[in-house]
Amino acid sequence: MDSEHRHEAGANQVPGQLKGFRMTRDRRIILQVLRESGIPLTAEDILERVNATMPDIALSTVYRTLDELVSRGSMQRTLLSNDGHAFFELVGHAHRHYMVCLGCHQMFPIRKCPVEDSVDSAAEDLGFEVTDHSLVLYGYCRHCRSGRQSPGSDQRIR
Amino acid sequence: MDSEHRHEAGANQVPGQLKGFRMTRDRRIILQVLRESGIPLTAEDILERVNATMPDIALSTVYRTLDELVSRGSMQRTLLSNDGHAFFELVGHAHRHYMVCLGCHQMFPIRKCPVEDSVDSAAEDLGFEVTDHSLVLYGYCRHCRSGRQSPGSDQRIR
DNA sequence: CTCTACATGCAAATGATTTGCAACAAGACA
DNA sequence: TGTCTTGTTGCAAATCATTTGCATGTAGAG
Repeated sequence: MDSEHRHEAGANQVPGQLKGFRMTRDRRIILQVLRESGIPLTAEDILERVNATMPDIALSTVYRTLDELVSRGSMQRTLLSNDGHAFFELVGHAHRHYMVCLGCHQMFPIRKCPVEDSVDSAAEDLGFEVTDHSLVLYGYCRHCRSGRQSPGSDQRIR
Repeated sequence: MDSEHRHEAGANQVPGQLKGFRMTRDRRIILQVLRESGIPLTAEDILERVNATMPDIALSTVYRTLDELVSRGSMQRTLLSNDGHAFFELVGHAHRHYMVCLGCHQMFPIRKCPVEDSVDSAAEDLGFEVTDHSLVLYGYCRHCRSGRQSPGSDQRIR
C-alpha cells in the first residue's frame, strides 16, 4: 500500500470524517422526487414515487440515502405523524412549517414563518440561545371545513 | 343475561363508546409519576420511575394506560425526538411548548405560548381553521451556552 | 360475597427502520 | 480503456418501539 500517495475520494478528507458521496442513478432519482415534492415525504412515499419512474429500488436503499443526506446536512428529518413515520425533505426546499389537516390528513406548507422573532426573544429571556425551531399547526383545511359535521369525529394526528 | 337491568360501569355509558375506567394501583402510580414530572416522558421513562416506587409493572401496562388516557383526552402524545420515541404528558400539566437543548438534550418547558394569536390568524388567511399547534425551540440552555466550544459539535436531535 | 367488565403479565406479533454480507458500480488513475 | 479502491445496493435477517392475543387476576357495583 502506497501510504504517501493514496487515492482521496473527496477533496479534503479527514480521517474519521465523512466518506465520499457518489451520485448514482438511484440517488439522482430519489433527489429528484424530493425536489419535485412540495411537502415532506416518508421513505415509503419516496419509494412509491421512485418506482413510478424507475422500478426495483430497494427500500433499504432509500433509507440509506436519506440517512446519508441527513448526516451531510442537506436533508431534514421531521417527525410529524403519531404513527411512527418519519418525514424527510431537502433543506433547500424546506418550508419549515406546515399545517396538518385533521380531516384529510394532508400537509400544507406555510411559506413564511409567522413567529420568527417573537419566539427567539421570548426564549432568550430565559437564558436559552435559540438556533432553530419547529412549528406545526393542526386544524381543518378549506375543503374539510365545509363538509365537516363536527370537530372531534376524526382521529387525532398528534 | 339480564338485558334490561345490566351493570353500567360508567354513569352515562353509550354503546360503542368508551368503556369504564378503573383506577387501579398501577394506574395511580403511573399518573403520579406523570404529575410529578415537569416534562414529557417516554413509556420507558415512566416505567423506570414507576419501578423505583413499585416494581414489577409491565411495560405493556404502561403503554395501555397511556393509550387509554390519550383516548380519554386527559393525556397528550408528542413526538419530539427523532429516535422514534413518543413522549407523553398529562393535559392539565401540559406546557404545550418546550425548548430542547442540543447540548445536554434536556427539555425545558415554556410557560406561556409566545405565538398564540399571530399563528392562528396567519393560517386562517389561507383558509385553514386552526384548532391546535405545536412549537419546539432548539438551541442551547444557559449551562451549555457557557461551556460550549463550538456549535455543531453535538449531534442533532431534530 | 358474588359477579362481570376491565386490567394485567407474558410472550408473540407488528411495522418502521437498520444492518451484515456478498455482489456491483462510480470515479480516480495508469 | 482497464484496473483498483471505495462507496453503493439488494436481500434477508436483526432491531427496537409499540401493539396485541390470551389466560389469569382484580376493582367495584350490587
